[in-house]
Amino acid sequence: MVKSAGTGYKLRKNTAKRAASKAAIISVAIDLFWENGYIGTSLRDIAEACGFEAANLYNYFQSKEQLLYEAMQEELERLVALLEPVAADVRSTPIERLKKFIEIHVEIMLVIGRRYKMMYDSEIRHLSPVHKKRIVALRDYYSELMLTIVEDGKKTGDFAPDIDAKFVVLMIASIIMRTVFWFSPKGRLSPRDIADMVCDIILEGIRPR
Amino acid sequence: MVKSAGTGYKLRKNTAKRAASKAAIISVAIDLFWENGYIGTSLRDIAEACGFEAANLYNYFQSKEQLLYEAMQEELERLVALLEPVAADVRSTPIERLKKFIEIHVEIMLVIGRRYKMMYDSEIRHLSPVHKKRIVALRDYYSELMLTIVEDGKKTGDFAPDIDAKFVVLMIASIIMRTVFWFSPKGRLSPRDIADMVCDIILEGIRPR
Amino acid sequence: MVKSAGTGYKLRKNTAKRAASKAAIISVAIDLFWENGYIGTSLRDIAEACGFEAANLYNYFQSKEQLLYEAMQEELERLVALLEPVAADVRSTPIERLKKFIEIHVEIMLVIGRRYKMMYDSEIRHLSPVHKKRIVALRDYYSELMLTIVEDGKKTGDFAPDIDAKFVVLMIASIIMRTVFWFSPKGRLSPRDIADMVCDIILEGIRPR
Amino acid sequence: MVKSAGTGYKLRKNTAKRAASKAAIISVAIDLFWENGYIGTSLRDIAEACGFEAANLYNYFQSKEQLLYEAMQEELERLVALLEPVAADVRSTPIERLKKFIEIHVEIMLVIGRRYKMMYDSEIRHLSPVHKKRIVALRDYYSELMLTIVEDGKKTGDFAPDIDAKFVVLMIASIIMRTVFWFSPKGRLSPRDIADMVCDIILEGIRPR
DNA sequence: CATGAATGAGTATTCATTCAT
DNA sequence: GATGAATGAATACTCATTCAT
Repeated sequence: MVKSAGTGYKLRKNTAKRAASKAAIISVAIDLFWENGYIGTSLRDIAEACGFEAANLYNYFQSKEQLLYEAMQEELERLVALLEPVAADVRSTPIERLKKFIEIHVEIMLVIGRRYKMMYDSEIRHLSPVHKKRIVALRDYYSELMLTIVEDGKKTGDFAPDIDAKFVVLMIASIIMRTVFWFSPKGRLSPRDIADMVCDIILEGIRPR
Repeated sequence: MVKSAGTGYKLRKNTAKRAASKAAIISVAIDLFWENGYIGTSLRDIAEACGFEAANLYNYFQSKEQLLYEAMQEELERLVALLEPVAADVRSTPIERLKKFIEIHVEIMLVIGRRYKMMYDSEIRHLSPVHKKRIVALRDYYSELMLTIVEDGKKTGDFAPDIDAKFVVLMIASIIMRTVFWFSPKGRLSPRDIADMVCDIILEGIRPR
Repeated sequence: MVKSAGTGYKLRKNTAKRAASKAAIISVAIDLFWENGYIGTSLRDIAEACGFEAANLYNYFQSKEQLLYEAMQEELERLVALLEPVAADVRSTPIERLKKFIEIHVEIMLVIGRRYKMMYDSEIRHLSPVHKKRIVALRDYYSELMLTIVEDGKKTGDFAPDIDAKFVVLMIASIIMRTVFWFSPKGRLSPRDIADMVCDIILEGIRPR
Repeated sequence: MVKSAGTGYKLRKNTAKRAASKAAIISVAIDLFWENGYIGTSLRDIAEACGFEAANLYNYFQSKEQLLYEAMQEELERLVALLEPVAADVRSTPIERLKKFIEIHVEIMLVIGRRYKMMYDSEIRHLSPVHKKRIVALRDYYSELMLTIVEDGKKTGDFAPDIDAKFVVLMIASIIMRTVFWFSPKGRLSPRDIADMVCDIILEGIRPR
């Protein structure tokens, strides 16, 4: 029985099939965590939704916490992967890039998955210190992506030179993250409407005067 | 033979002493709910922090849910009581009123209590339908207070006539509510700084162009 | 967020082994319910008598009530299965059949198991409405079996035509059911003696005059 | 503070008022014990039905068990007091006396109070050894009263000389005690009808042949 | 006589986890 | 890969009882 040095857990072959199974479980888990929270979701709930017994989860994840971690990790990485090119796109103006950035994030938040909410503050406490560090790092990286844009904008003169870039990023992220709480697909506003309004008001609010 | 949970309890007289005890318990509970969430906080935790045994809590509250409800109720009422006069102050301009409103709310959020977070979305699901209704009503009332100001501003021409007042309210509330997650008393920004920056950016963002 | 009690559980396959385990638990439970009553018997008591921990009971039964129900169900069905052919045996006279019926029931009551007591009135209140209905139906069926015999006897002239058959059934059942409270295996009277005396007196009491 | 030697409990003056209060509590308790059983009835239930707080019960009874005991004691004494003269009435024939005895008991059982049920087997286990002894003694005395009649009847030739008098007493008592489970005041049979049928069948069943 | 506060032991039930199969 | 059985710790809640007021 081969054990990986650091953790004491069995190493598994990472076949494609196995990866697919894990992804399916993670997807189910995210939905349930979103709806009922980490503590409010039992492994039995997850297993039942997957169509097997709870014990079987341990064939894929070492613990519930590990499942949470991998779920967060995956989602955040996907988010960051989408936003990274926008932040790095030096051929567009900061205004265009910030618009795009907001658009994509709102879109992800409200359409592709309403699942990111938990990624952030509420459930992070349930992670082990090591995992917590990694997720916070990813989250910070997300902020830095947006920060890049805002600071670029200050340099180019698109945004007022005296604005607090970090705070602006927090503001925008706050607005976007909370959309999941009140957004309704059947409501008056589409994700696009929301993104547009955020851009309108914020870009106007931070442009040079 | 199932007894309906939490209903079979005598109501006790509301003496001053009793009210003080209840308030003390609620205060402790809010802190713990804030830190560990509703489910993450056991009645034993609360009781221990109060210096007595868990069973004694039932001399004051019919159930854990009732405790959550009363805590939310009390805090939200206090918040609304502070903001109501600002919204109603017709002698000041909407700009002044919105500034004041934001200032007070940020202040409450970050100084007086960092406790309002839970009032909002995350823990509401644990309330009984009846209690949920009441808390949501209070929360909506808070939004309406801010909405009054924004709409007044549109009439007076202080704010752009084409802005979506409801959305602006959501934006501002989102920003304020999330401050509790990242604010640090020892940090670079004071609550006042935060309030000022929010006002600057938002008021600039929504003024007539 | 209240989860409906005892419903969210997977049904397990009914292997022979599993059935045996359940039967063993039920047997233990019946003994304890008999001795201390349903409420007076804790799941810990039952588990301890089974040699495992209380939590494990939930691998077999969704709730304590379900355990009570299955216990009652099983025992009553066994009883009815034994009495059914007697009631239906048209080749014997009603007198012979009633004698046989009483004999068998007394025998079951006092020898095979003293466990039927609880089946009847005292613990039925602890069943859920649905389960209660089913158990009462089974119990009523038992009464109907005896009723058949008594009414047959009125037709054949073995029993007085003016007797109240339903009441006679209640009388006989009452006598039999209460034997468990006073019967002692070491006592003066054997189950057979008891059955004989009941038959003597009742058959004499209801014969045509 | 005067303590009674044996028990360590305060002696109370037995004013008329106090006795009335105790009787009222006992009456309430009997009803609740009847409906929900001894364990199923909490002191809070009793206190609430009495209109005061649970703690106050301890001004009248040393414990819940004491309350159960006094309730049983009182009811059984009342029953016995009514039946004693019938058993002792040497001027009537045993047949008349047994009829009367059955009539009175059925009447008490079904009209005056349906409360005697608990006196018997089901709740006796909750008594302390000392109290249990006393209640069983009273209950046995009841049986002896009926026994007297039946044995008198054997001597006078009213009843068959070879019947088992003790068993007959048990039979009759069993029938009467179980009436409370199925009797309905609105039903087809009145208490008087029931008493008459029992007498008819049993007296016929035990008369000399 | 009455009560509110307090408690310790107890209740059914849930849950993450382990392990042999 | 999957599962049923088992567990130990935890949870909200109940209850009889005590005691100071």
